[in-house]
Amino acid sequence: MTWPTTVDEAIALQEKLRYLVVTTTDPDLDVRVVAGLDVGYAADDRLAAVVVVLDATTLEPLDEVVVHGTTDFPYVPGLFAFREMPSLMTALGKLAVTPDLLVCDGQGVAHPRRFGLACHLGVETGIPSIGVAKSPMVSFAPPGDARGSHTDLVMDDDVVGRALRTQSGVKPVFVSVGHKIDLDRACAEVLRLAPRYRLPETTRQADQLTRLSLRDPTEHP
DNA sequence: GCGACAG
DNA sequence: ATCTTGTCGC
Repeated sequence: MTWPTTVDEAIALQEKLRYLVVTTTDPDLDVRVVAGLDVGYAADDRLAAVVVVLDATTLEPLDEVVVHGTTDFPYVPGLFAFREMPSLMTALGKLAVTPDLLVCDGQGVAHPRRFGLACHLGVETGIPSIGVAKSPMVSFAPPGDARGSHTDLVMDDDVVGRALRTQSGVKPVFVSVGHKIDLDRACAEVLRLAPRYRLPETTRQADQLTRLSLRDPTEHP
């Protein structure tokens, strides 16, 4: 199947690929190198796709890639992966190191068709992936105020993710499995990556670089 | 049927 | 997503 151009084609591809998603963790999975992915948009149709790679233990930066491009696919809730996938895949291809885990800005299986951006990136790359979204696509009960507290995100009687409190006193983030990992492990990794702020360090740094590269195009051609 | 709907 | 600095509060 070629890359979708229309809404119908995009939905068909999600329905087809969703069956490839694996929601269990390889017993040998050792997350030492993590990647954070994000895309920022300028006032026009320009975008900057960023992948930052961090040491999972020290959170020190190991590598970063910026890809400048444009968008063809319109923003449609449930299909926004089709706006960002091409540029993000290009960026991933330019990494000097292969990450053990992809931390994506958006949903994994906590998605209307159980195939959000994190699933798509995971299935396409074969790398374990998780989705960390700033807002949910399903209703949720507020978790307790303590860091680490969480409640289930439920769709059609299935637990598809969690509302996870990464810091007391701040809104929770919405974690779901992308590919080749389980929900418990996904949440544990998010907590490890967010020792100080609401969002994982991967997402924060990728988002920051996104703005910088759009503000000063000369710094990252 | 209508509204809501990751970024 | 983006428009946007300083400021109030824990």
